[in-house]
Amino acid sequence: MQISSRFTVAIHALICIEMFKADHKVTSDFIASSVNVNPVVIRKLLQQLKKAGIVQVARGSGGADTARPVDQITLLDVYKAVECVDEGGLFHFHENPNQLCPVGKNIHAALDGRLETIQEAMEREMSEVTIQDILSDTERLITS
Amino acid sequence: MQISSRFTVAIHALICIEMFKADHKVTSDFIASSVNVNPVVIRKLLQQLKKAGIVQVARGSGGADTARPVDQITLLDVYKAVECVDEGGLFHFHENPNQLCPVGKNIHAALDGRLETIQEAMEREMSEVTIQDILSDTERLITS
DNA sequence: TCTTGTTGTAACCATTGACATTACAATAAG
DNA sequence: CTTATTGTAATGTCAATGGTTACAACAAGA
Repeated sequence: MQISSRFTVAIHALICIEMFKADHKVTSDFIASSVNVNPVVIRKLLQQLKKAGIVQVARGSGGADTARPVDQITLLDVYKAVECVDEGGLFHFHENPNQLCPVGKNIHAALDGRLETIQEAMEREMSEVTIQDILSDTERLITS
Repeated sequence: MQISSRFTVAIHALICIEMFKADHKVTSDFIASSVNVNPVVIRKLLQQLKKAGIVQVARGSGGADTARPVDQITLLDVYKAVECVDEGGLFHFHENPNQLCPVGKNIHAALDGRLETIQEAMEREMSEVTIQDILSDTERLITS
């Protein structure tokens, strides 16, 4: 099982916004054409990013922009915005282990802390990369 | 999107094997009753663990056992055995960014290294926990 | 040899989530 | 009022998960 491509699409969208907002109005159609998906997919994505306070979207007149400087938007922010990590987290625990079995009764408690540590390691790494970092890398690649 | 419960079920199964193999023959039915799933699910899982060299399964006579000491089986071993992480890894990149757009053309290269680093952080953490660790924790919980 | 318990596996089915697509009302600005 | 755009509902397709039944292959004891 993989983390949804919404994550990389969202990053792509943010890079597009930063890269082109000085020149064009960056609409869902514009982003969709760079990512190569249906514009509605981008609109739904922008709604999620908006709810998380990452972007602003201009209804009617059109166009999206970042809601704060991109060196203050981490990959973790984006990840949490687009993955529905409401609860449960990265790992999916089987629901109903047999409580009459000593292992079934205790496996959850024995494993939870470990899984959390693993997830935290991933999230820590995500929180150390900002959209600005990706933007700089992309600019470097474009001009080389 | 979450990592399949096959992962935690596999760990549960291994703990069951270690905990009970001295007393009972640990069959797929036995494990299934502790995990509370269909025995066929366990059998398929054991096949994956067997292919990865983690367990041995006795056809005919019945019963599963670990193929090597559990302090030499890490969570990463189990993860790789049950998740079909053949390729692509943890993240799912959108396939066809627009090559005519400078961002679409370079986003892949700009992002790949970062995503890899994140995945490696997760896998490193997984490789530092063994089934023996979980087993010890479980035993401690049972006797307390 | 026959019986019994078990594994290995194929064949389904239901459910879920991702992603695509169409359609259209709501909106903002010229 | 017109036009471009967003917000969102409705629908469809596809793949993966997880469940279940069924049964042949197999090993070992009676």
